[in-house]
Formats: sequence, structure tokens, C-alpha cells
Amino acid sequence: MAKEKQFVKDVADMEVDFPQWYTDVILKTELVDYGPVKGTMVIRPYGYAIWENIQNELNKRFKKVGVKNAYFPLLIPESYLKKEAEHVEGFAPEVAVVTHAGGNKLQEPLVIRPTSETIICDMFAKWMESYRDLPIIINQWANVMRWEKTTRPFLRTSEFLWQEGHTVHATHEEAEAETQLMLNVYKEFAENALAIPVLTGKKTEKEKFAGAVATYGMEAMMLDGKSLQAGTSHYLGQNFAKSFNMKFLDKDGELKYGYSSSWGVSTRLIGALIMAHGDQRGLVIPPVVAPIQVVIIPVAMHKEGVLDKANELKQAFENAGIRVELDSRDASPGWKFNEWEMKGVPVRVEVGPRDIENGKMMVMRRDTLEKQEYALGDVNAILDLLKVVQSNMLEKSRKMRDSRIKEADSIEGILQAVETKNFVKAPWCGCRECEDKIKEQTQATSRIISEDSAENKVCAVCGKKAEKVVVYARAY
RNA sequence: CGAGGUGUGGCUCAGUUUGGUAGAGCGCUACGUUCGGGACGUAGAAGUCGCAAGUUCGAAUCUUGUCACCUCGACCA
Repeated sequence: MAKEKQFVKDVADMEVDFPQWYTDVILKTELVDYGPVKGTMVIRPYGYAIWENIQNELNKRFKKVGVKNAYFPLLIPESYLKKEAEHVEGFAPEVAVVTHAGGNKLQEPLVIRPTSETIICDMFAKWMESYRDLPIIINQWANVMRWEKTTRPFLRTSEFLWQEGHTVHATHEEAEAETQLMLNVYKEFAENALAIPVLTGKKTEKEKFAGAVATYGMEAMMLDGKSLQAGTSHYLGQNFAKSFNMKFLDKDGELKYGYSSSWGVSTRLIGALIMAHGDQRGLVIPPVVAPIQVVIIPVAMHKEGVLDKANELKQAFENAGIRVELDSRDASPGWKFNEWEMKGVPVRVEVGPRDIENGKMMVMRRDTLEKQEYALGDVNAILDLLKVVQSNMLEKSRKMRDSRIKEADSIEGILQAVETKNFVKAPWCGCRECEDKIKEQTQATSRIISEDSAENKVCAVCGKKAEKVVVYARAY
């Protein structure tokens, strides 16, 4: 039996069981290779194309809300990191440091950015003089490095790609609103581009970003019942403004510190994509971010006219703006079917002599594996189908997620729901003590975010001091 | 950093207990027959068995050391 066939069979035999499944699928589908340095990955063209699509989709949304892209240096003077006390404490254990350059020892070591708040705030301080200069809303697409102890491709690597947005505003209200706005941008993006529904909320004191006043996060439910943090948005208050002397002259003629925020998502989103949609045959990638949206497989290629027709189709799809690939390699169609299914291409089109004779094409959608005949060359039908696949994936994902949200009003209830791999909504006072207690009892494999608002009042009826709803999740 | 495990052609592994010519499947190359759900035949290329030292007539196999990687924990996007 061919190795690939064996692989697919093995996967089919198992319940969705990360992480071995996850690693196998990633390597097999040519998303990444391991890099020579532990914890680093070489993102291969197919994997990188997903990232490019994520970038495009996010950039579109950024543009709508006035975010501009820029770039800041990789190396940061060590002293910058030390300017914000909590920040340095949070990141010091995991930074890589450059001590030598040009053959000599450097006077001041340079850290490879674990995040860029410090260097960007330093520049912001120079850019802001008047309230007229505010707000400054900047994003950068970059790589960062955090020397993590254990790593897994896309989910936690030493080096990773991300976007980090940084803003500074004249008032507390504006900065906090920006934090919320971006969290909502992420949420909408996760649902409509990645087809992954997310829960958003405030993270606990213990888990907030080093140097932030408040950190908000979004959590996505993976197929194995575990939660993955898919993005964060921080309200930084005046913490960084004071450390980096970010002052401006306000309308009233007074010199004031700005209020800042930062927010980011990373290549981890690709990991989320794999774990939220994958099935026994491999990846399932939603059309919006799929590197290849439609693959055309000519059947009985050697017969006259088949390849010509396939090329014609490809051209028609391309003209309609579809990302399409024609697989004319010398291999059996069955082999190609499996290959592209494993790689998660949302729609497959088969064209053979019989189809051409009947004026039809056989179309299979990856999300449901259903086959259906369409009129040969019906581009609009394919465009519609791509939309249907996209929305169906979100729906499916939402049902799965919702079936894994439980409610509880006691520690025992929380523990039980978490053990059986669920999100738990429960009333919570929000204090550190309860957090520690919960963490300790769940062996610290849980993450807590809280939602205020409507549901809050419902829970308050339960009595006690409950003023928040806890969304309590098992961390990956 | 704690606890386990694994290092043998490109990949997945067998062989190690009991030392005796380096193996299999897949992949790869060439030619031919095939092609509507992972085709087949014939011929071929490819490995200082993670590294180092030791024991021995002889080491993938035994001993010691060392390095790398993987899994599970503590820390984190």
C-alpha cells in the first residue's frame, strides 16, 4: 500500500487526536519544514500563501478603520526594554540577545524583538507634539522571536510572523475604544475569513500582557475540544507613555501623556485553521484564505481534447478572479484527488472525455465531500459554490463550538466541564484568589476570559458578588 | 528545568535480547503498458547504522561518555 494511502487510512482510523495528527498533516501537506534551529520553521510556499491571504484580508479591514502599515527595526537596544518595569520582567526570560557584531563585543547588547512596543513608543514620542498629531495608528507586519521552552509548528515557535498594531491617543476613552474596535475587527475577520467563531473577553490580571492595563483576547474552539488563543488586544493606559516620555500639547495648552494600545495576531492563525477545520482526509481551508480555491483535474489526459478543455476552463476561472490550479502532472487522477483533498483545496473540478461529450463537469466540495455535476464552464456556479462552502464551514464550526459551551455555577461544575473539554460559562468574582484556585485544580491548563454586558446581569441574579461571566477554557 | 522515549538510504521502520557480508516497504531514475478514486512490469541509483572512546579476531548489536530530536509536565501568541 502506498505510504500516502496508509497515512490517510491511519488518520481515518483515529478519532481527531492532536497533536500527532496535527504534526503529520502539517508536514505531509507541505505547509512547513522544521528549521535547523530548534523551534523554528521554514514556511513552504503552500503554507506561506495562506499567510499572504490572511495578510490581504486583514489589510483590507485595517484600511477601513484607518490603520497604516509601517516597519520598525529587528534589533532593539536592551535599555529600551528596561524602561517599562513590568514589560521587562515579562519578556526578559525569553529574549534572544545579540552581544557581538563586526567581530567586536557591543557596548550595549541588542535584543531581537520579542514585540515592538518599546521601539515604536520611542518613535511615537518623537512624532507627537500637538493634539493635532493624534491619534497615531500604525501596524507592522514582522517576525519576532521568543525563546520558548517547548514549541509546536504554527502554535508556538521561537520565531513567528505576526502583525502588531500600535496606537497612541489623546484620551483614555479613545485609546480604550481603539482596543475594543480592533478586537471586533479580529472577531469579524476570524468568522468571515477563517470561518472560525470566537469568544472574546478580558483576560485575567495574571494573564494580561506585560505592561498593559488590560488585555483582551479571543478564544477559538478546536476540534479536539481545546481552546486556542487566536488574537489579543491590549489597553496600555499611560504605562508606556510615561516610560517613553510620550507627551503632547493639548488644546488647553497643557502638556499631557498620551494613552496607547497594541494588538496582534500571528501565524498561529494557520494552526487554528488546521485544527478547527481539518478532517480525516487532511486540511480543509476556507475559500477566502485558500491558496488554491479550485483545482482542475483532467481525467484520461492522454485522450484528445481533454487538456485543451481543461486549459480553457482554467482561463475562464482565472478571468473570474478565482485562484485556480490545473494539475496536469503525469499521475493517476485518483492520486491527485487524494493529494488535493489532503491539502484542503475547497473545490475540485474533474473534466474527462465523457464530461466534454455531455457538456458537464464533475465538481466536488471539500467541506462535505459531496459531488455534483454542473454545466461545463459554468463559472458563476463555481463562484456561488465557493461562497456556500465558506458559510457552511462557519456554520459547522459554530455548531461544534456551541455544543461545547457548558454552564456551571460551582467549582465542581467548572472542573467537570473543563475535563470533558468544553468552554464553561460561570459566574465569577474576578479575583486573583479564585483564579489561582481554579487553575490549581485544573492543573493550570485553563485560560479565563471574562465578558461583561447583558449576560452579566443574568448571572448576577444567581446572587453573590458575581459581576462577571467567566468563559473558562482549557488551554492548548 | 523534571519524567519518559527515539537516533539505521529521501520517508516510515525491521535487525540489537544471543556480536559474524547492511535489510524491507514507500519514494526516486530509465524504458514499456496504463490513466473516471492513490495502476503495473522490468532494470537501476542511493546508507562511514547520531558522534566519540573502549571491549573483541570481528560491533548497527556489548560498555562508557556525548550530542540531537520527540512526547508529557512547569512558562508563554
